[in-house]
Amino acid sequence: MKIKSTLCDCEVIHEETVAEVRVTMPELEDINMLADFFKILGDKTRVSIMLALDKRELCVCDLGALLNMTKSAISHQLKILKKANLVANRREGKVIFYSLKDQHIRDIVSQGLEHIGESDE
Amino acid sequence: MKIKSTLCDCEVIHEETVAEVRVTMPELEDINMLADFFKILGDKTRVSIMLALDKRELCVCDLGALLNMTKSAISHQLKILKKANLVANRREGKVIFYSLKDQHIRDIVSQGLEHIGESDE
DNA sequence: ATAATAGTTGAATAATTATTCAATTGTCAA
DNA sequence: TTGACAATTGAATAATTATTCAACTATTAT
Repeated sequence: MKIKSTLCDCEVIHEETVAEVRVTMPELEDINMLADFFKILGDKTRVSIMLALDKRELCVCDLGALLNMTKSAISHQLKILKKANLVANRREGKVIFYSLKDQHIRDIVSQGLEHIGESDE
Repeated sequence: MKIKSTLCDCEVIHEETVAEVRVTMPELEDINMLADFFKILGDKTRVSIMLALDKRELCVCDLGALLNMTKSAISHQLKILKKANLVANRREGKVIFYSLKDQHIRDIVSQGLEHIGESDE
């Protein structure tokens, strides 16, 4: 008896292959986390912030000047990055400095840069 | 004389730092490509497809069964992945098999998985 | 030819989201 | 305590986009 998928409007062609791949797939929750993680880097403002903070810690105002955006826009994105645990901040008087929290990110971002560098050719 | 950013509603606080970081930033076009690249992985359907194809080449129908989605939905996302040069396909009769195009992606995705694995704790 | 199945496509819908704007908070100096 | 400035916030707007639906193409077998 063929396994029939609820939504896919076809009989499963390569049952065994599908079954084999299925067991290797990460948990659904992990897949969602993975997608959410990439989604955060999938915005030019946020990835710019990450690239900038990769060099130095910067305050909101500096980031605004660097990216030519309002403090508000930057702040909104920083909040998202903070919630995702990608940046940390510290206050020094009126100024709040942001920095990268996870060294891991550097590698992922630079690998991403390598990738687009390759597909440039 | 202070550099005044057009949009950032403040004097630039740490001029020199901003200037230093600015020269290390990638080209704007590259940043956009980088963001677009991550954006593609930043969707649970697409990243699932990538994870699945990382194991084996699969046809549209198989992917639909695996992810419990319609062929149409899968096909739309495959088109995006193909346009981004992340997957290749070959026809065999009525069936079209998709596979990962770039080995590079494996590393990036698995590093992403490591990352979310760490922040789980 | 015709039917059946795999896959694609375009338009429509619904949901998500980045930026703007105005108002507010927090800190420091006068 | 008042003014100035860094930063945050919430609501509104505008743009993007994932999925659905229906119609279509391509290939094979009868």
